[in-house]
Amino acid sequence: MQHVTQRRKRVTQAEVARLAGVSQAMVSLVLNDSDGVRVAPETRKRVEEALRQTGYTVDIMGRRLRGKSNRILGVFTYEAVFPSGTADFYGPFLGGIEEESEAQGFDLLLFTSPGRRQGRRKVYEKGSNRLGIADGCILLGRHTDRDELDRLVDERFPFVFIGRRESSAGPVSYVGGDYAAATAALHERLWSLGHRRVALVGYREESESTADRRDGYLRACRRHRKTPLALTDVDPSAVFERLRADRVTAALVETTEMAVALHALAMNSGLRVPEDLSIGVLGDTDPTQTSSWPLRATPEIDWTTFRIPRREMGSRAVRILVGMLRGDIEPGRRSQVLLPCELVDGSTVAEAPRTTAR
Amino acid sequence: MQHVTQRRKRVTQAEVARLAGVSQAMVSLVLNDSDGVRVAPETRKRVEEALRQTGYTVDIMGRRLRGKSNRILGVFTYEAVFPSGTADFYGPFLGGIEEESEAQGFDLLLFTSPGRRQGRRKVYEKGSNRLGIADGCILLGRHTDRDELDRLVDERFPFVFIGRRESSAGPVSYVGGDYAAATAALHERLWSLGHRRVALVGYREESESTADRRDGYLRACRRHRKTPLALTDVDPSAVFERLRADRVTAALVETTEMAVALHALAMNSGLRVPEDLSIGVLGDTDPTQTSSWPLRATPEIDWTTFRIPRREMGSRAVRILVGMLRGDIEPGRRSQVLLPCELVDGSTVAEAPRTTAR
DNA sequence: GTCAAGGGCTAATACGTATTATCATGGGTG
DNA sequence: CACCCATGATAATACGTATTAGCCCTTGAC
Repeated sequence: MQHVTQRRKRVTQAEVARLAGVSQAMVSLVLNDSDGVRVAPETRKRVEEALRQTGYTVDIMGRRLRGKSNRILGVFTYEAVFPSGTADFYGPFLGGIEEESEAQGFDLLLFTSPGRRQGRRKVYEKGSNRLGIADGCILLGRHTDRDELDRLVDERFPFVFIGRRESSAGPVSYVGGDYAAATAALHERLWSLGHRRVALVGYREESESTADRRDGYLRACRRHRKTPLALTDVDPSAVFERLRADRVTAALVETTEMAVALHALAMNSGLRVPEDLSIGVLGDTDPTQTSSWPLRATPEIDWTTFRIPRREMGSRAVRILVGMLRGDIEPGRRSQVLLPCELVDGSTVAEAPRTTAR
Repeated sequence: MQHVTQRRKRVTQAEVARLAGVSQAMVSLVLNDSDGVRVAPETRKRVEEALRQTGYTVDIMGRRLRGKSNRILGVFTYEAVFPSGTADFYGPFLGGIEEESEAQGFDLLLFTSPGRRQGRRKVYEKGSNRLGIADGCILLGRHTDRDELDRLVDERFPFVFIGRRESSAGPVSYVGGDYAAATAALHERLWSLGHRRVALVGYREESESTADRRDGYLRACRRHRKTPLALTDVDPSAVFERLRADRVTAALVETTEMAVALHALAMNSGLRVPEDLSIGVLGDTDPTQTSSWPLRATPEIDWTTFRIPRREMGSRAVRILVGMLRGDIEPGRRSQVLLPCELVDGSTVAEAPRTTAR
C-alpha cells in the first residue's frame, strides 16, 4: 500500500506485548503453551488478537540463542549440488534427504558459501565452521578430507555421512551401501554361470567404498579358493591386455566409465560382450544420472550391476541425524548402517564361454 | 579420542577470552578487525593462539541477533525440489542460484519444513513465517498463492520471485522469461514461412506466464491484421478438430505435453508434421528435464521452440536479491527483469502447405 | 609539575526469546 | 485477624556477539 521504502523492521514479542498491554513474557507464554503455567483466557485472547494484528513471526535466531533447536539440518557437499549439465550425482540423495526432513519438520541449509580450495569445498575456512548454524549436518561427497573428518568427530558436532567413513578420532555415523555384500553376490552370480577366472577392476585411489568392493571380491575368491586378480584403472588398454593374458572370462568393474572403456576395447579386439567376456558393474549410475548425461557418446548399454539405494540412503541419514538430535541415538554402532544393494540383471553377463572354460 | 558421550558444547568468545587472559570484547575485536580500534600486536597474537587452540567458530545466530547479516539466502519452492524420478523442474533454476550464491558468499536455506496444505507448500503456517531466518528469499513454483504474495510484499521482506508476478500490494521483484517477445518472434517466424492461419493453444488456468504468451500472440496477430484464434487445453481432440475446421496451418502450443498430444492426433488423422501442420512450442522443457523423463512414451521429438534461460534466471535473481540486501536496489522497476528467450529451430516447423495457403 | 593526547584495553549494553523466580491479589480457613 | 494457597501476571536473567562509552596508563609538550 504505502510505497515508502524503508528498512523492514521485524515485529518483536515486545511490540506485540505493548499492543496487548501485557509483558513480553506473557506473549512468549501464550506462544509456547508451556504446561504448568496458566494464562487467563481473557488475556490469551487479547494476546492472540495482537499477534494476528501485527503479523508477528517468531525469530528463530533468538530462540536458538535461548538454547532451543532451530529445526535446521545442514547439508554439506564437497562439490556443487546442482550440476551444470553433466552428471547429476547428488540428485537422488538429496531427494531422500528433502523428503525425510520435510516429514520430520526440518528445513535444509545448503552450505555453498565457504570458499573452495582448488575447486573443492572445505568445511573449515578461516576458523569459522559454518556448520554450527544448523542443529546437525549431513555430509556427502566423493572426496573427503581426512583432517576435516577427524576434527568434526572431535568437535562432537552431530553429523551423519552418506557413504561409509572411518576416522581415528572416534566412531563416525554413516549410511552407506553394502558394496562388499553386493560385489560378493555379483561374483557368485558369475561363478554359477561357469566363470572361473573373474577379475576386479577398481579405482587406484583408496577410499572406503573402493575398499569395500575389494573386500567383497576377495572374500568371494577365498570362498572358491581362487587367487584373486585385482587391477586398477590406470590405463584401460593395459588393463584389457592383462585380462586377455590371464584368460579372464568375466570382469567386475567399479564404474560405468571403466566398463564403457573395456566394452569398447573388447569390441575392437573382436571379442563379444557378453558371449566372450562378461562385464559386471559394481554399482549403478543412477537412472536419473544416466539419462542426464547428454554427452554420453556410447549407446545405452544395459549393464549387469547392482542398484545403490541412493534415495533411501538420504532419507535414512536424516532419520539417524534427527535421532541423534533427540538423544535417542549415540554416534556408534547403532548409527552405522549399510543398506543392501539389489542385483540388476542386464545383458552384459552370460554363461562362460565353453572354449576357455576351466 | 575420549569416547565419553557428552552433549557437545559450543566454544564461545568468553572461553577463548578466559584462555587468552583478555575480555570477551577483545576477542570480538580481533575477530572482526574493526577499523578505528587498535589492538596491540602482542595481545592479538595471544588471542589468535587461543582461537586456534580452542577451535572457536563464530555463532552466526548470536551475530545475527546483534543485527548483522547471517549471509543466508532462503529458497522457497511450492513443490518438492528434488523429484522422485519424474520431471526435474527446479534443477536448472537452482543450479544458477547455487552458483551465484556461492560466488556472493551466501549459504542457501531450503525451506522444506512448513506443513503442506493439500500437497502444496505454504509460506505462512501457524503465524510463523520461517522465511525470516534468512536475510532474503528467492521464491519459485508453478503455483502461487495470491494472498501469501500480497502479505509478503506487505511485510517488506526482501524477496525475489522467479517468474513474473504481480501483486496489488506493491511492486514485486522478479526475474522472468520474456515470453511475450519470444512468442511474437515465433509467430513472426511462422508468418515468414507463409503461414497465415496461426492458432494459440494455452493453459486455461490464468497465470502471468500464460498471459504473457497470449499477449505476444495477440500482438503479432494485430500487427498482421489477422483475427486471433486462442484455444485452451481442455480437450486435446476438441482442440484438434477446431484447428482442422479453421484450416489452421500452424499452432503455437504452450507446453510440450500439449504438443505431444496434438502431434499424435495429427499423425492419426494422416496429417504430417511439419509438412501439413507446423507446431511451435512456447518454451522448452529443459534438456535436463527432458532427458530425465524416462517414462516418456513418445520418441524424442525435435521441437521448434524457444529456450527459457532457467539457469541464468536463477543466478540473476540472486544478484538482484543481494543487491536489495546491500541497499543498492529497491523493489521496483530496477528489480523487475525479463530475460530474452532464444529461438530454437527444430523439425516441427516448415513452410506452409501450398494447397491451403492464403 | 600539570595537562592533553592518545593507545590499549574493559565494562556495559542491546539484540529477541524462553524460563524461572518473584510478586500481587484475593478467597478461603483456622 | 493472621495465615496459606491458588491464580495470574511480571521482573529478571541467560544465551553469544558487536559496539560504544569510558577507564587506566604512558608519553610528550608546556
